[in-house]
Order: sequence, then structure tokens, then C-alpha cells
Amino acid sequence: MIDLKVLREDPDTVRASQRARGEDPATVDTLLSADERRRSVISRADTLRSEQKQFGKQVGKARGEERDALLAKGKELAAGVKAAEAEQAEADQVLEDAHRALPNLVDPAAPVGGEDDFVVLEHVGTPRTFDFTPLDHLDLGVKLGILDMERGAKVSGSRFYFLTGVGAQLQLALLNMAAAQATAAGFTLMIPPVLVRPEIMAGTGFLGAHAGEIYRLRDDDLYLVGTSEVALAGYHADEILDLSAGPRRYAGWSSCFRREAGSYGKDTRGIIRVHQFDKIEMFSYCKPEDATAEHQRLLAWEKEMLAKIEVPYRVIDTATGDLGTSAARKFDCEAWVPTQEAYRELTSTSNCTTFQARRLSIRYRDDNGKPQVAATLNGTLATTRWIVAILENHQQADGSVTVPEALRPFLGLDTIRPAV
RNA sequence: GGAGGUGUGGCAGAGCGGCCGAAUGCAUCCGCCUUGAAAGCGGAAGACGGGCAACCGUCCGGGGGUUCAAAUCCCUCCACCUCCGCCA
Repeated sequence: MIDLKVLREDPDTVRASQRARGEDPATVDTLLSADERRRSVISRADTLRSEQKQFGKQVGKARGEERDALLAKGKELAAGVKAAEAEQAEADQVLEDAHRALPNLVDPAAPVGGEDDFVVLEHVGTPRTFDFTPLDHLDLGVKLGILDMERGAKVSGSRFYFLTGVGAQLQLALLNMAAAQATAAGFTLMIPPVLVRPEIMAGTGFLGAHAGEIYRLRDDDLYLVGTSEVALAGYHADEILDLSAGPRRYAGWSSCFRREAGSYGKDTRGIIRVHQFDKIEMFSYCKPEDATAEHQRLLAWEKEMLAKIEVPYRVIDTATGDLGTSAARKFDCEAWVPTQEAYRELTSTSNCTTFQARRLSIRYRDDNGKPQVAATLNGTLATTRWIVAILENHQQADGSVTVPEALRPFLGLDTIRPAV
């Protein structure tokens, strides 16, 4: 949720933000009028309640006839209060619905436009030229005996897979390397629940426009997380944090589940786009004034990880129309995938400013000891998809794959060779 | 799955349907005392909403109900604890 103070004082900024996202600016006016109505309804209900409260005290002291008369009057007041409270509850609900429906304010620095209007911030590394025809990651994975999509489909359906043998080890090595980097950088490593309550899922902003992406267990009223961001954001819900020593940083290791509704036919080969994968996710809680700097730090940690797997990549500043509901700004790192001759997203870091924290009631004490809404940010450190970039970029003419230097201690292999 | 119990402020822990935003202890902060500290004494101190403000309202796990009036009575949901059963 956005700050209602901003809305009241500067509705044009909010409207502009909506337009930049390609969404309806009229929702801003819906919210404004809901806010005004709620305030007037509240002040009326408060007055009536106050009267009734004062009056009720007299009843307790009165005796006999006088008491009976007071009781009758009391009933009248109670009816009035009840009606006013019902109106207040309704106005509250209308406001909350409108408030939750509005996505975060975009950062003015983010490029305005749709999916293709991103700005490339930098290129790191150069795509390699092959003196043989490179295989794609699925062919490589099958030849190496480390990836089995067919049986994945047999057991669970399309977009499911088995990582087998060295493939499973490779993923563990990658995630362990990420966990080690995060721990060394001061993150608290977390293994969170992957099933969460509706209010937590809603709090992170995933139940709005993209609700169809999420697995839901109706019998238990729980959701499978699409990223551990969800659980890590919920971790400090309804708390007042001490941020005086700087941001609180967590690294979540979890499986992630995505329905990939509406992506039929897209990336159907291999493990680029799957229903279940594993990820190490960075998550920061910080003061709002530190959020922009923290965002740069998260990006730097992502680049540090990417350097370790030695693949060429570019960093993009995502356009406003392609931001998630909660994000004010988002940087993606996209690795070069030789067989697609394209850059594909490996990491994504979002600055959610106070949007998620306001929904989840996550606060901190400012220098005056006053509770204030915190800011939250997240970013990817490693995922199953990284295996695609590692295999394709490091493949050799003989069908083997050279393991990047930094990964070797974690995998215990220099080279992944075809199973004999 | 069945039976029972518990849920109050940062923590512990009282609380008769009205005098309860809530005793008390610990912790915290500010004074006094002290060379300094501890102890002792005195005082302050919750969150949220509305209002320029004075101030008003809400909040005793969540939601609903009874009542003129609910932390207190009723229903329901959730969490935790104990016992039984089941599964591993």
C-alpha cells in the first residue's frame, strides 16, 4: 500500500505513476474519495460513541425509576452507535480494498514504458565464439546424464524435471556457493516455510493482478510461495524492528512454485521456465531513506555471484510497465544463452520501498523513538535456471562442461563429463 | 482425528459485567542521592485512527454475538500446551 499522506497531498504524482505503469489513473480518485468518506464517517461514529460512553456511566449509578428511564435512552444511543459503526466498518473496507488495489509508486528514475523499454545499464563479459555448434542446455543435460525432463513430465507433468546425479550436486553446489557468499556478507541464512497464509501472500503483493501465477491449496487455505521473498517478508510482519545498526538482511533457501499460467508455448524446452525450482533469495529490511543505497548493494552482490560462474551478462533497468505490483524499481541481470543468442534473466532485484511493509505492518523506530514504516527489498543470488547459463557457456567440443573455478570447491569436480 | 487447558503492555503476571488502557514485579528512560556506579527514593513511558489543536475514539490472540455497558458472559476461528489415537 502506498502512503495515504502522499495521496492526499500530491495525487498527481500518484496518477502519473499509474500512467507510467500503463494502469488506470482513475483508481487514484476512487481511493481519494474512499479516504474522505472514511474520515467523515469515523468522526461521526467517534462522537456518538463518546456520548454513549458518558451516558452509560450514569446508568450504573442510577436506581429505580430513574434507572429505567436511562435504560430506555441508552438503548436509543446504542442503536445509533451500532448503525454508525456499521457504516464505519463498511467505509473502512471500501478504503482498504481501494488502497490494496493500487500498486506501488514507481521510482521517477525508472525508465517509463512497457516490457521492451528497459534501459541497458552495462554489459559484463563478452559472449564466447564457438568453433563448434553448441548444444542447448537440455541436450547437454541429457548427454551428461544430469537432467531428465521426460521422467519429470511422466511423474508431475510438463515443466517438471529431475536433476539427477551430478545435476543434483551441481544445483546444491551453486546454492551452497550463494549461501556461503550471503553468510560471509552478513546475511542470516534462512530455510523458510514454502506454504504461507493468505494474508502473508497478499501482503507481499502477489495476490493482485498476478494471482493466477500462484499455487493455492484450497483445502487448507494456504499458498505455495513463488519465491522465499514471501516468507521472508512475512517473517517480521506486525513487528517493530530495531534498525539502528543498519539493514536486517536474510538469505532464504527454498523451492519456488509457479503456475506459469498464460505462458503456454513459451520456453517449453528445458529448465528455463518450470513450475518448481530452487533459489537463494536476498531480503533486506531497512529505513526508507537507505533503500536506494541498499538496492545498489543487492545488485552488487548479484554481480559478485554472476562473476563466480563466469558467464557474460547485462544489467537492465526494468521499465515501469514491467514492474511488479510491489516494486518501485527493478534491476535484472540477464545472462547470455548461446543457443538462444539472447540474454535471459538470472537475477532480479526490486526495491519495494514501504509498499510491502505497510501491508504487513513492519515498522522500525526512528531517532525520536517513533514507529515508522520500514522499506523492504529483495534480490536473487542463485536459482536452478543458472544451470542453463553455466552448461551452455562452459561447454566444450567433446561434450563436457568446464566447471567455473569458484564453483569447483563446492562441486568437487573440474569438469562434468558425459556418463559412460 | 478425539478430550482438556491456555492466550492480557518489551517480558512475567493480576483482573468482581460499569470506578480498567488495565494492579504488581522485572526490564527501559529521566531526576535525586553518590567522587562514579549499584542499591534506595521520586517520576516518565504502549500502538493505531480522527482532529490545526484542546481533545476524542479504537485496541486485553482474530472475528462475531449478548448487554445501556464486555479483558470479564456466549459462539467461532487461529496459535500454543497436556493426554489418547493414528502415521513415521
